[in-house]
Amino acid sequence: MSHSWQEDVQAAVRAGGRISDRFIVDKVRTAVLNQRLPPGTRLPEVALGEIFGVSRSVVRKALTRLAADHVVSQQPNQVARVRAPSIEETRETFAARRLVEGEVAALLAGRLDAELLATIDMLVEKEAGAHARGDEAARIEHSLAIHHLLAEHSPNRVLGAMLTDLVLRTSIVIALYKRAGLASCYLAEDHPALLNHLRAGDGEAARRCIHDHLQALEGLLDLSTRETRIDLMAILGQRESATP
Amino acid sequence: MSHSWQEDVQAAVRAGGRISDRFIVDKVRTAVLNQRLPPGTRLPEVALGEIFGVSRSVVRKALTRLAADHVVSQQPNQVARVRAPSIEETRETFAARRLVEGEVAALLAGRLDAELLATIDMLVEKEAGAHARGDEAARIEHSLAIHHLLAEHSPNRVLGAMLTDLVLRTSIVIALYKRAGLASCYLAEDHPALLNHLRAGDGEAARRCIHDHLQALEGLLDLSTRETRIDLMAILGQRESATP
DNA sequence: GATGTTATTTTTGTATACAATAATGGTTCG
DNA sequence: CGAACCATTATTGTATACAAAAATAACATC
Repeated sequence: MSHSWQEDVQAAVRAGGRISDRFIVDKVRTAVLNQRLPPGTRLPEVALGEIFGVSRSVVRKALTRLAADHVVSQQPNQVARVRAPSIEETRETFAARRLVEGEVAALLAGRLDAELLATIDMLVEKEAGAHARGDEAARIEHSLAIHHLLAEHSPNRVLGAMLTDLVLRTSIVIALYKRAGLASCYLAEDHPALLNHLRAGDGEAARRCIHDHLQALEGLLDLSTRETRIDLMAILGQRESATP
Repeated sequence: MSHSWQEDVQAAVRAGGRISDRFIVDKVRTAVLNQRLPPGTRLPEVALGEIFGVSRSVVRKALTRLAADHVVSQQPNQVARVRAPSIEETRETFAARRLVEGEVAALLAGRLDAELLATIDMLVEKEAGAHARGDEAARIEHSLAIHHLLAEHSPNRVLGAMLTDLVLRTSIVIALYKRAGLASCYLAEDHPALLNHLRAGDGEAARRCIHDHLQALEGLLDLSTRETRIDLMAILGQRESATP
């Protein structure tokens, strides 16, 4: 297993930046998002502490926060692990995000100032550009930035905070359950259309747009056979029939 | 300042129950709900540790959890305090709960098994009885139990967890902003009506019922003059004009 | 060879010690 | 009398030590 992320971190530590729990949370979160830390990965406190050059106290705080963000699972007397959301939870997370982000978009329609509108416009273009040149990492970053902006500027900040959480969780499961052959989860027309509705001030259209966008995104995932694949029966059957 | 809740806790400790962070979280949460710990109350780690007979480590974990539940506020290098949600946040919390609980109720309609339906029925009756005999504490407990049951049995568990959080937060602000003269926030017809819609399987009616119920509940609060009351200008002006 | 048991190691839970920071109070100077 | 400054205290941040629990490995037994 390559441990490139560990090298990254150690380089950052050597560079002199003060390490705090927030730093660790960020690093682990992005590593999970990029699937450099696959689900189930053990995250022992001492190991993380040595990597980041801090003691267990701050690692523990970071892990607690990551657990609150649903990125890792923490059970008493057991090592923390990268969470592996089930397909059921994935569907439920998408449904929750449809509800919340739809409402946020509806509230936001017609209320955006020109500056924010321009920023989103820029991000939409950047996303399209990144997709055009095949830079999937950049495309995801820009797409995330768009939805993050919506969450941050939600007139209802309680809903905004919930949306921030849901965007992260859906991003993780998208990385997890992306259909094998699929190069990208880019839906070309959705973000520009949303922007138009927001600009025009049509809240219900914006809500519908978000709803359909997320529905389409969920449709791009492979949520059919995961449970069967993990099912022991299938593995047992395979062992007897295949492997010459 | 009376410290009756401290005595309660110390009695529980002497009784022999093992103290853990969960215990502290529960105690502080209910104390905040009952307004025995008013907003802004300082919660120093050592003091809590001595009260519960544990060290700062476990107190810290409890405080972190309470902060994640939006019960206390934790800022770096500063003592944790009981949170005082603003009227703006109160409105936003209610709006969020209307959205989420409405959806949960709609999802739940027609899907409840007979046992759960009977339990809710019993709670509705108990709530009415408690109100009739003027036992407000019991009435709140039963009312909370109803909404808690909805959250726990939400077909979408992600939404269910969000609802649990929102029910707690609205309960806190209800205690905080309850109109002075008001003895109770009981709306006699709402819970029975909801139960009927759930039993009949009419999701949209259940959603509307929840929506109106929460709207009415918010209407019972005094969300008008808080900010003006705390406003220094008013106090300054009063000092010059009044006080003979 | 499989299985159940015990020893060892790993890992977390808790308490405590020290350092760093914020809050407090007193003192001096204008 | 008030304001700025400094010393003191209170409180949190971090590291470490030891205890408890879980995971792992070794081993004996059948």
